[in-house]
Amino acid sequence: MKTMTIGRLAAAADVGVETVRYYQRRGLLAVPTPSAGQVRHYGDTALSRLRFIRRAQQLGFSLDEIAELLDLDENTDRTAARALAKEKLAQIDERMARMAAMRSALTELVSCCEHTSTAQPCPILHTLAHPDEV
Amino acid sequence: MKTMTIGRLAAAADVGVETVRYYQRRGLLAVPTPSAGQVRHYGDTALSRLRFIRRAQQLGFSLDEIAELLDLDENTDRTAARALAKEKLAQIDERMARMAAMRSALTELVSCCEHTSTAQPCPILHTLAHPDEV
DNA sequence: CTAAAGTCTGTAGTCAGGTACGGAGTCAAG
DNA sequence: CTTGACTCCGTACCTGACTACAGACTTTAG
Repeated sequence: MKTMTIGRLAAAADVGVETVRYYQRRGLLAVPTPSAGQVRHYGDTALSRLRFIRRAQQLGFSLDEIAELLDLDENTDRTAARALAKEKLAQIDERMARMAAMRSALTELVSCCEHTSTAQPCPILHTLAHPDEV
Repeated sequence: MKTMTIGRLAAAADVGVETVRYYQRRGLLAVPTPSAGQVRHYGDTALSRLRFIRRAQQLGFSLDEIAELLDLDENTDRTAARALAKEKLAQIDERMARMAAMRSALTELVSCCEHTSTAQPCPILHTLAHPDEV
């Protein structure tokens, strides 16, 4: 089996060395015992695990949640994995709804600002200062 | 003019006392000089300012951006305010797009997990572990 | 063989937006 | 006049995901 030092492992997974160590401290990645000397060597399992972590992050999972996912077994824990995914989906929907609300309020203010006379005070600043009048 | 101590000001704006002090440290809110004794008193201006801050936060502005907004004049700085609002709008759109991407990837995985035989490994965990095969 | 690059360990700092706390002073009600 | 609530001030702590750095050691390229 090809093994690599932490630097090559980090480069292969496109993360920093310090990030790998951080994941080890968080318990997401095992710290191998050095076979000879002081320098530790990592195999493909470590690389897969790192990549798993990055992909799960891209899907919006936190490192704590990823730790849970990593504890699951592909063959026996379908229900648990699906539950976590659905929970995350619900979170995403909630956040998107909040952002959509911001977006529409802001859009309204901008278009109002664009279509009113410059003689009046700026609707954006004015509404922030005195929202009750709207 | 009705004045209030920091506790009442905070309660009126529905924030914590420590939050008010924090905004003062950030330079978002003036620290009045106590007229007599040690205790500082705040007027309606401070309350308006606090409310402005909270509303701008709800629109997605950071405290640094809010500091900029607070420096603008309703009557003369329309263009600047509109520019900030548009920038924020662009940021929101970007974040929403990223969340939408997460959402669709997750939805896909969940529905895949729901519609495949339980004899196979969980698609969610499997894809996270070996994405190339998809 | 030497110098540069990489690794190890441990600790500390970063960002944002607060929150908590300790000790001293002050203010108002009973 | 005392007691309890409030204020002041400074500093430290919190979350999450890193990032930086110091100092000692090891490995590798030339």
